[in-house]
Amino acid sequence: MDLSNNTIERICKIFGHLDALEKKGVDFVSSRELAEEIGSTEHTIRKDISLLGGPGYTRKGYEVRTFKKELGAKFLLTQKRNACIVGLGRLGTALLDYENFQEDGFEIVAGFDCNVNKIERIRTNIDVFPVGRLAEIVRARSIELGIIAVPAEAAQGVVDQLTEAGVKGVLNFSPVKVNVPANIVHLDMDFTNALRFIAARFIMKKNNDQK
Amino acid sequence: MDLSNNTIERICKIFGHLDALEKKGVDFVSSRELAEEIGSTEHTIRKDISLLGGPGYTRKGYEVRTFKKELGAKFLLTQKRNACIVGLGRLGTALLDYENFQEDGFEIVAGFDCNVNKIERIRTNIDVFPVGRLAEIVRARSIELGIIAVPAEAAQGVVDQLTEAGVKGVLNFSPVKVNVPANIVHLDMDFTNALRFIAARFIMKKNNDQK
DNA sequence: TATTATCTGTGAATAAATTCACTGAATATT
DNA sequence: AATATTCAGTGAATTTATTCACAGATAATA
Repeated sequence: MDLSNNTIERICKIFGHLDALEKKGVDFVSSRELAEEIGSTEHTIRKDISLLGGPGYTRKGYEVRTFKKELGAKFLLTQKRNACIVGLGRLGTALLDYENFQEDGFEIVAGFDCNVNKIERIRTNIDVFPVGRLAEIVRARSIELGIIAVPAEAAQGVVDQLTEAGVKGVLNFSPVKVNVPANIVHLDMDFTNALRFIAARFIMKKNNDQK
Repeated sequence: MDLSNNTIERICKIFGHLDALEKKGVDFVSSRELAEEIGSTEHTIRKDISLLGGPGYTRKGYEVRTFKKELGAKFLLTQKRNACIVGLGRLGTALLDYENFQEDGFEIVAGFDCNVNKIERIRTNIDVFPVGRLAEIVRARSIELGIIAVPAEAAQGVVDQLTEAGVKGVLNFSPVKVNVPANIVHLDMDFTNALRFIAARFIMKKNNDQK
């Protein structure tokens, strides 16, 4: 099985939506409804699902609970995963307390910062440590995911430490490109770039509309 | 000119990298170097640039300053744009003070929250208002971009108010899909989904490696 | 000054992603 | 019970995106 990134991304969105539907008590959902909800087409959704051997029912669609369970099992999305946050500035501390992670199966089990004074001041239920203890804690607490919220100039060093310590994935909030070993999955969330994308997109749109 | 989202995204990354190079005092950059930096291939980069009529020099590459200027002009990326943040919880207040926006041409000129008491407590240099004054302030301050950091259940309402008030783009940090009119550009930044993507990606990778 | 190396620009080729079109099946309707 | 409708599943067609391959050009080198 060799799914493209696009497909994986859609599957993740579908999973999230199934979760919401389950909580609402909805039993079935069609490819058309899913498509609309995640911003795609019914054809694409059905193709994606067919790659996984999804169990759809004629004239009803997919059974929300079993489908979600199946996706969860296939990608181990239901298994709880430990994550840590490195860099406890404004963004880092906000992420520490981001409630959604918890309820979606990701548990922040540690925070790190290089500033020892800051560590003592932080008020949160999550354990915080000096960055010097990163490798030790990552191993001790089976941390699989590293979330990077340090300033640009420190990002690469943190990534190196995290991957060295054995995390499997990195979510990078710092506004620089980081190098990770090929076997580590990483994703950049660059806010500035997101705003630029939006701005560029609507400039293009305006240009096209004028024609 | 009709650029794909992929191309626009790469162009934005290139713009950011050109900015960094300019600050470092680098004069020329090749498609290969750009590709490496933004995680793409030199062919793709050259194709992207050729769509814009980029001015490359044999054996030297692209002249950093003029290329950046040209991209900026084409997408109005150098023009300062006003943005606002709606929802001043942990994430929202962190974004209020996110220094990178400022230096990259996006200015946060207002923050909004529905909790009046909270508004009075927030310590920041940026003006904060009750959400009831959103439309008024968006118009008065020529706000083009709305950044959404409210809880899931409030997101759609905020989007409606923002688009009604005339913003051109929306950056959505809330973990739900929002509906925007077709002429408005929007981008979702769902943290949970990002972590899921990473997790799913490395599960797939492991499966493939085992085979 | 001749030669070599390196880089852009772009049409063509390839690969990948999406959409179409139709089959089969189950529910709903008359 | 017959018919119409709606939905999944999937190979084929189409569209889109990426990669290749090479011509053209300029700088560096000998």
